[in-house]
Amino acid sequence: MPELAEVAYYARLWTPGIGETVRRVHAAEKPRFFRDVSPAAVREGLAGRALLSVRTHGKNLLFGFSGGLWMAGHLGMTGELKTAPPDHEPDKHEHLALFTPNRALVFRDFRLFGGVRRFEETGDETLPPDWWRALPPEILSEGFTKERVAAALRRHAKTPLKPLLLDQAWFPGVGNWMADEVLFRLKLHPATPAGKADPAALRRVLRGVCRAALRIIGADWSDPPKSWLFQHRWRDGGACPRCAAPLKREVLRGRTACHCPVCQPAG
DNA sequence: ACCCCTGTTCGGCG
DNA sequence: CCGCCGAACAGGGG
Repeated sequence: MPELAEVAYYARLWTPGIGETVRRVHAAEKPRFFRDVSPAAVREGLAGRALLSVRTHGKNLLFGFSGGLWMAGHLGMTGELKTAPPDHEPDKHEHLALFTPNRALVFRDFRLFGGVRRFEETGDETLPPDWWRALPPEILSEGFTKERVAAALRRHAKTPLKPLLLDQAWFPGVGNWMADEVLFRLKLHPATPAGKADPAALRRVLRGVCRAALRIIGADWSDPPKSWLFQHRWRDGGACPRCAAPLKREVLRGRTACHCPVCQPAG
């Protein structure tokens, strides 16, 4: 599920644990979940530390612990964060759980496309690791300028807009449904060459979709209005919320793309 | 049984 | 070397 707003929503679910000390850690022996990190190191590293911060950047998560220890994660396709009572028994898909006196902070992912990606001690509780600070500007940040959008469109002028919007190096946090929503609002076909898009308009619509998604989905997972393509794009037989034409669903670069053939004509 | 999938990475190819 | 693309990853749900 998780794109920008869903990741923000899940991150918020762990914030009640901020300030609480981890007394016990469940870290399953799942090499796919703990890729370049050993579950033993996570178990030993987190025990006795307090969770100090929860951050997101696009679809990335970063948890800060006392003593300047940082753990980064990604939710992949099916990852989720949740909290549970302190006596919680992790199920077989809950590969990581941090137990504080008050609750269990649980990271579940049945498909294992997500997991813990980095685990490192910098010794500085206030400053995230260098690699985190070097991530590209987020869409709602000051650094996400019209010039930057223009550079992306110029650099990949012949690439279809849809797959370009999914490029996390340029558009952190944009996933499949957000990309479809942006193109719908711009009235551009998903296969439109990126070079034909207007950078200012793209930036404005991207920021609008991100802001609204964070406000609506990121807050409490409520549904966006019916006027969004979001409400209609998931299944076959949906109708355009603007003109009622049957929506078209097709596969572009291996990903489902949904658009209105009337509002977003090809060519 | 079969097909689908809101993400990322990797290898092959031009 | 770069960009593009499909396949692979893994497993639950329709």
